[in-house]
Amino acid sequence: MPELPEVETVKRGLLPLIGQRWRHVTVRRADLRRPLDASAFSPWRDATVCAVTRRAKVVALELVRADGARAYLRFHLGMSGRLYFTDPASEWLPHEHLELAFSASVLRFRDPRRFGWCDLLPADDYASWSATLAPEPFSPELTPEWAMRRAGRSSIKAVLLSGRVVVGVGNIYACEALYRAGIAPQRLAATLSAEEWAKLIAAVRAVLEAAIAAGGTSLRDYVTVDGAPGWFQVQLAVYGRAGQPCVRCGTPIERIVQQGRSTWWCPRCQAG
DNA sequence: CGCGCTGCCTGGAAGC
DNA sequence: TGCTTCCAGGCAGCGC
Repeated sequence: MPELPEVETVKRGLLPLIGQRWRHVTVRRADLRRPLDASAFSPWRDATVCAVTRRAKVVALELVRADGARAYLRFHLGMSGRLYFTDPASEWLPHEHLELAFSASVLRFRDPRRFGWCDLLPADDYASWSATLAPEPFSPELTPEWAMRRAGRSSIKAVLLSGRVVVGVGNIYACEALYRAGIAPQRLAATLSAEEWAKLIAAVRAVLEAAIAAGGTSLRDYVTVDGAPGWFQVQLAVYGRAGQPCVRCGTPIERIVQQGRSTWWCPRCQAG
């Protein structure tokens, strides 16, 4: 279930593609979360990968063509998507939907639940899409002032998940960040003070930083592009820990449902 | 427009 | 043990 740290880890694993040329795409299954349109790829054959980037939970290869035109090959891993290098001759595994051949590497996309997608966008369209999104967690644009302007009328948990204040925060890190900041998930976002927002923004950054440093969270099926598991799970303080004692105060962690999603929290440490 | 609910999809776990 | 049901997740689309 990739969130930002997992996608960031995948991004770093794809850096060896820089300098390689994209040669070929093989589609085994096109009905992903968004239908895969391989015909959009063909004008970009032999383009060179000049950068690997990430925006929110999307990882992208920046391609530059001989005529100078640029495009972005975007991947969204959904919740079960994986991207890894493989041998050119290796047999197709179940749920492998896509293969991209580069001059020195072969990349495959596997996604049992097919919540992920892949497309190729001209650089202008990529920039327009990126401009519609809220700031990245580590962006200096993410300030308490910005957050208070964008808070809206929902609970703070819903606002974190919605992406209207900051992108890339999914259910796991929303729960963990609220715990670390000592803020109750049911609080209306509009009632948070500048100080509380500052604390929450710092908490979001801290949990994401720790998760990236650990190579991403692994709940069940997340692995890096090299196939190594990312075991950050042991460090989660509240997520999935209903009934277990809070690591700080011993109060049993509670599970509630907000917007149809589970929230885990400590009613004592997050009394605010 | 903003907000919340629903459906997409599959495999693993829990319940009967 | 074998069947059914539920749940996880991001996000688009819909209705209020």
